Amino acid sequence: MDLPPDLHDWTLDPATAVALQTSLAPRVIREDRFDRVRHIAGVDIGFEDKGATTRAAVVVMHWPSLTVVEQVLERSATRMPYMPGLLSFRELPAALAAFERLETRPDLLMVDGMGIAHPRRLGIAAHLGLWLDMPAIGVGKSRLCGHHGEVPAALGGWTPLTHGSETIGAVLRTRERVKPLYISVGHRIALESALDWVLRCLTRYKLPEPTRQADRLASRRGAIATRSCLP
DNA sequence: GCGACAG
DNA sequence: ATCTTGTCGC
Repeated sequence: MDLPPDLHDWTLDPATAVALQTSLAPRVIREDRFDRVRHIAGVDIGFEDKGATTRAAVVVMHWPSLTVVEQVLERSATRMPYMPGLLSFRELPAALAAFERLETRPDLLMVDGMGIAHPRRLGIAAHLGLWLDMPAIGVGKSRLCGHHGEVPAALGGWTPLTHGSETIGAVLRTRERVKPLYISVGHRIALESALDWVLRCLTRYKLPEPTRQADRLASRRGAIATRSCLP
């Protein structure tokens, strides 16, 4: 992507960040453009020390066995405060550093947070997918914007998430009697396909395996920067 | 002006 | 997100 290569030093002011999102959003591809999936990566970012340290976890899983192939945990100093709508600027630096250490090239990304279900259509999943130029799906646990009706109680049931007259995502029931997930296009994939992949990666938990594993790694207390490959 | 507000 | 113990329930 043709943007400043010094993203790691970005400490943008809100107005600049918003302008950047507005210019990048149109580049997000919302349709399928990949045919073969061998590896799916889950991405999750957490914090420690009251947010002073950011920890990005990337777990690559083999498809369809859903076994862990590689995982990276990146810890770095946090550079931006949390501001609704500007989350990617706070979490991307650590995530990109994690990807630089990743040996496997995933075919699909499942990122915690929103894809285009964002005020300016550029949530962290879309931003990351765009930057890495990889198919990505936004898997959020709560709503950032938009509205929706009741979500079907049956596993797999879903209802559209709309913002004005536009469908920006779907609220999916990934487990009965449990709060639904907010799924949205991240990059290079259609909403319907995104929903299919999330459902295909479901086991017995609310979160699809890639995201669940990344979540587990990112929040594992006491963990230090690590990189490991499993056979 | 009054809420809402990913992680 | 994170700070935190036990506890109710399948």
